[in-house]
Amino acid sequence: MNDLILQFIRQYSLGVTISEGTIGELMKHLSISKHAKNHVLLQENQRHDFAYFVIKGAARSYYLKDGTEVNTWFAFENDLIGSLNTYRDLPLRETVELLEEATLISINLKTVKPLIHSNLQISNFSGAVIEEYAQFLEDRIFYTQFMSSKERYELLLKHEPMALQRIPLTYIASYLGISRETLSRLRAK
Amino acid sequence: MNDLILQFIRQYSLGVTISEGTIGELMKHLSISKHAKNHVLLQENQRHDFAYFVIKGAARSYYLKDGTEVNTWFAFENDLIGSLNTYRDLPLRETVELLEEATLISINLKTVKPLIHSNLQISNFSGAVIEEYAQFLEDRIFYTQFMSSKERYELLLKHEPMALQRIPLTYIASYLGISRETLSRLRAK
DNA sequence: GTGATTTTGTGACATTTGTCAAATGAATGC
DNA sequence: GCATTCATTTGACAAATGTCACAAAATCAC
Repeated sequence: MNDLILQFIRQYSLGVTISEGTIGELMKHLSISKHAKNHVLLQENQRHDFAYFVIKGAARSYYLKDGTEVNTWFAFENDLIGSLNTYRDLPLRETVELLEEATLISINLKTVKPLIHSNLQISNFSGAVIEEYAQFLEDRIFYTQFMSSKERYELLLKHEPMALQRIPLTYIASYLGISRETLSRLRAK
Repeated sequence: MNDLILQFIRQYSLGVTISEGTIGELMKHLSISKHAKNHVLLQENQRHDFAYFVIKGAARSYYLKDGTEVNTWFAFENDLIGSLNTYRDLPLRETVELLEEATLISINLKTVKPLIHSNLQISNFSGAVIEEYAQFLEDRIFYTQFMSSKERYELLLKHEPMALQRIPLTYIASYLGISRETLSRLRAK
């Protein structure tokens, strides 16, 4: 159990020095939890204290646009689940829901945040996580503006083949920004 | 001149404590420069040492997709110009070009970066800047996935009316992800 | 296994948007 | 001021995508 937490910290502390003492300090704010399929982890328009790291399972994030869901991302093993708005203690724009039974590490941002401002190592660690997140967002924008929906589908196929096994095509179509039917026709080729 | 630099630091250090000493430290890595219209500030596929803060002027960023330019953002007064890739010392994906004669504060990321890892205040400051940038990216994704091109045009009209005075419609159309002609027809209504 | 429910695929048609070409309007140089 | 260049608008048509309806396939409950 502690092994999993250590693995998480190491994954996100690339290039940042974190002493044993700081790891012990961080661990006080992390814990492991299990949730059922379809569990709503984060709810639109609400404030939350936690971010999550996926040990096992899958999740999706979606907004509601005129009553229909628009999927914004999917998370699998070793991905972070969270929102900048949680980090900033603001209500969320999106809902995050588990697509499978999941084991997660939960991170209490509310109690961790004061440490960021007082502990250099944790400040650097936090900076590295946000940097990683910004890279994720930048890539996403790049793909969206740069590629056709067909190209984006093929990229998803290549980068995250398991996504297509584990996620209904309806969600993937909305993630790609096209209708279910158009995705179906793209796949037929 | 130092006033401008101080103004920049204050704008980006909201919620972060920065002592006089640290400001002095930071200032060693900032300077003010003037550039002519059409000057290429950052060049695709190259590494750069600097990020910029716009005192006066306008700039655009674009990728090349199959020979045609796809505009990704525009910067005006009090905006930051930079790339995560510069921060990470990687070659850029995009080209940044000045649309008007401009006065900029340049920030030497190469020499500032070591300070981030050793000075808590600068680490927090840097974290705040990246956090701001992540928010900018998240908003952009939200708008792109959530709104039609027409809605995005109206949002731009509302949020940055000056953009439409200062930027050719061809660039704006490509930024919105539609053809010049379609934008022209949207505007006709 | 069987029926019910959900998910995915296909056809027909309407709508939107892109593309190409030409016309109009605005800005610039001499 | 006039010609040249660049930016924007408009029209005609083609291509892509969405929508609606329904069929086929897969999944789930019992």
